[in-house]
Amino acid sequence: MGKNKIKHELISHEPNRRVTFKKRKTSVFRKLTEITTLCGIIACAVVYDPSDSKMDAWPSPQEAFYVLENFKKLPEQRQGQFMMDQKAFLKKNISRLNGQLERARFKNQALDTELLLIEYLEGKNMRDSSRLGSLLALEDQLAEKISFTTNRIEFMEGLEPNEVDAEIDSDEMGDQG
Amino acid sequence: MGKNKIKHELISHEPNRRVTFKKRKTSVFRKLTEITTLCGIIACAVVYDPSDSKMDAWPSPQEAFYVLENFKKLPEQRQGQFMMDQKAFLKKNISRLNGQLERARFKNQALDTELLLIEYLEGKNMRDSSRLGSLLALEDQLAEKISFTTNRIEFMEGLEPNEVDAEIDSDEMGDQG
DNA sequence: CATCCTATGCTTAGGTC
DNA sequence: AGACCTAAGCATAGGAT
Repeated sequence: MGKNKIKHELISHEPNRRVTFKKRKTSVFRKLTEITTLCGIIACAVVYDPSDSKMDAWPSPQEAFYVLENFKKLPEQRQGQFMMDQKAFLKKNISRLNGQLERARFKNQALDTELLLIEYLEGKNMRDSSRLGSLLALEDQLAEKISFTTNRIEFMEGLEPNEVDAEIDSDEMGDQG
Repeated sequence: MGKNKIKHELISHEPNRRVTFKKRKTSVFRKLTEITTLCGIIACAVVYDPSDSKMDAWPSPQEAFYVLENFKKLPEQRQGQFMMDQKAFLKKNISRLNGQLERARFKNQALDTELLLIEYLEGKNMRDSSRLGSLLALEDQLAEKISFTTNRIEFMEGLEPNEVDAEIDSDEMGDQG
């Protein structure tokens, strides 16, 4: 995007990586400021750098927690509705993707795994955050397939669950890296 | 940004607001995908539309919670360090701003309130999320000054606590709306 | 490391189907 | 409503200081 295009993968040169992180974090936070103002919505974000245990949040750590806590306190029905919507959404996309032959296999695997996670959570009552610790094993499994860093792009190019909207729009994104 | 520039305020035309929300949410999520991949960091975000109680999260509701839960589980020392850093950061900026006469008054008020919030949390042990409910009153006070939606820009143009980095860089941002 | 600059190229408001 | 298009406006990788 700058003078040169960079690949969508972990920036190996650490000084550059740090600079890019700082710049992009600022931009993401600015985008959040814009979207909340323009659209009258509430949002929060947390970024965590495992390499030095540094965390940052928007609009502030306190407000980020507040937003998350609020969601957890949504009436059970709302959460259920959300879960149902998510499930229907995922299922719809799973069947849609099933028609896309070989290339869809990877996508389905990802969606199926997320569905599994959701069903697991439904059984365990996700409002009880202490139970989320039990997800560590599943999360680790997920991590191997999806990966949080370098390999995440492979997943995204296939399908980013929360960006299926966009994927439906273009059906060919992920070519920006 | 598109054909026409729009003001940094709530989009009054609701259909446009919905379209913009959908488009920008996708972009924010894509930016998070990029920054996590490029910089090898962990991040999560939640957006909540109060007008129809719709919530969306990245990378997924489950992972968003997971990231937040993980932060809450950081060793006490780390959290304390973070708090100390934040306090030092805020205090430093408060004193810096003190030198900026009249125009700084608004900024200081905002920072002081956030500092107060942080000290309150320190006293109450922020890891106990159930106590966060007690912050509602304080949050409401904050909301009147900072505002979560339309008026947030007024705060941001003065100073966004989590974007003081950026503000220090340019010392004159917020002119994009 | 922090700023500032700027060539590139990504984002997006509005329009059109 | 959603998929596409495009003119403008923004974001940002690298380089300079």
